[in-house]
Amino acid sequence: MTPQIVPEPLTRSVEDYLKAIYRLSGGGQPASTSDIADLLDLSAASVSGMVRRLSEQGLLEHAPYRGVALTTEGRRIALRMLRRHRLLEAYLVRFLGYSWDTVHDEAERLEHAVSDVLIERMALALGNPRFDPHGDPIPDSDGAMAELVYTPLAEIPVGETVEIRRVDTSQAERLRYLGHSGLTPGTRVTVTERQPFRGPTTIRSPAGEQVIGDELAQQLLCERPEAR
Amino acid sequence: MTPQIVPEPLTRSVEDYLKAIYRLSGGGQPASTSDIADLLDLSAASVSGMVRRLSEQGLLEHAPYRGVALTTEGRRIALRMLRRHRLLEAYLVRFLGYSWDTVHDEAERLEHAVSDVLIERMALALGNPRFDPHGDPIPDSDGAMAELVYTPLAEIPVGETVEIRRVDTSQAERLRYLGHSGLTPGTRVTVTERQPFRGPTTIRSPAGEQVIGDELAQQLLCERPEAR
DNA sequence: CAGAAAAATTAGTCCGTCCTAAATTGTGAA
DNA sequence: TTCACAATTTAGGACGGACTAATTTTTCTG
Repeated sequence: MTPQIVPEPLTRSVEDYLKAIYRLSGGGQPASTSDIADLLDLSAASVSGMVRRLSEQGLLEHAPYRGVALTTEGRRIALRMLRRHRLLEAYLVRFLGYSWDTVHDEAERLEHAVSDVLIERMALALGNPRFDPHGDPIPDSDGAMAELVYTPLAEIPVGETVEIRRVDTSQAERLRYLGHSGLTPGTRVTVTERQPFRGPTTIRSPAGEQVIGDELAQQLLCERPEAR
Repeated sequence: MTPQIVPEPLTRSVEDYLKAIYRLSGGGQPASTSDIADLLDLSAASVSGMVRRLSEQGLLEHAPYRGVALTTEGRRIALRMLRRHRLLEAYLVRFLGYSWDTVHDEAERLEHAVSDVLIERMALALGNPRFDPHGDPIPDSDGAMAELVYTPLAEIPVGETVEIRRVDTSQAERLRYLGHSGLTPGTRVTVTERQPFRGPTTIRSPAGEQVIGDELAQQLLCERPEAR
């Protein structure tokens, strides 16, 4: 018998913590206990406890009272979950009649249950897509991911024409609204007007002219033709 | 607000117990603690404890030292899991390249994670099949199921020609062997010989002549033409 | 029908994950 | 620079679900 390194199976909770910390520490700075608690809807005390256990397991680094960051191993697992989640979303939308505003919750549960084999079969059936229905990049099986830099619609100057590439929300109502308004990845829009002080942006799209509040306009990530 | 009865979510464990008890009490007599423990690979003490909790919840009836039986509600849940499991198997084989010997484990994990919506979408994509790849009947969403009476190959008299309808094992090696031997649901075989005292059965099938041990022949469930 | 063996249950423990309440540490404003 | 408030951690506990060891009940056999 050759000694076999069996990676002890991760629990749902652990997977969710790592995903949350990955999201929160995207900008480089560590994730705070209370931000993690908010995102996962848990008490700060619970997060403190789990953080201690996960850092003992080598999945993250914890500077007490200062926040946490993923280790290489922790990030590997987080990216694996991200791949699963986004491929599941793509598969469910493409083959099983889900709309982009209802697919999140289903993927959220399935991502903990599918095997690597199944995920790769789904990827194959989809033709190894690089983006999910919201335009979020899908990490490849090594964890590499197209990290493209987009500009929020809220920051596009008046007069410019851009293409929506990614929608940065998982709230069903917002997605449904955007879908009905024809504002999905791939749509080309022109900024025709903007009110000052974080005011709304007016755009012209194939669906006509419409006004988008600042908060939503921050979540519509666009590619600027001249920025290429 | 109308008062809403929110069925508290069942855990994986509970779902597995109910499925196991359904299988074991199929023949009408109650399931024993040790049979449940064997099937789920748990200690008898653990099963005793869970059985107490489940009967307090009204999911099964427990006569101490005498075994357990499902209540109507317990059976409803067990059949719901069976529907999920079998539809998942059918879907994975049909659309995602699984073979009938590898599909069980994947379905076993997914059945706890999929939503009712997803299951019904899969059923639709499959054309609402009544049987899974092993020939096991799929309960409909009300829990009704085609319970056909088949005869084990081991009990088919010499000379008779029958059609394999269902293969009653989930062991991957057996399924793989049967698949390679061309003995899958829908295959027509003729019994040409049988050794006494639970001896092997010799059959002729489209794949040629072969000898099947008694244990396996008990698991190959056949339809006898004249029994219709 | 008694005693041994088998089956089932109870007692006591552990682990993972959550909680609330209390204590500690960090931070910004007077 | 101090002090109050916010953020975080620690303390202590609950619960679900598993375990082993000990006990009780049933069943089988001589």
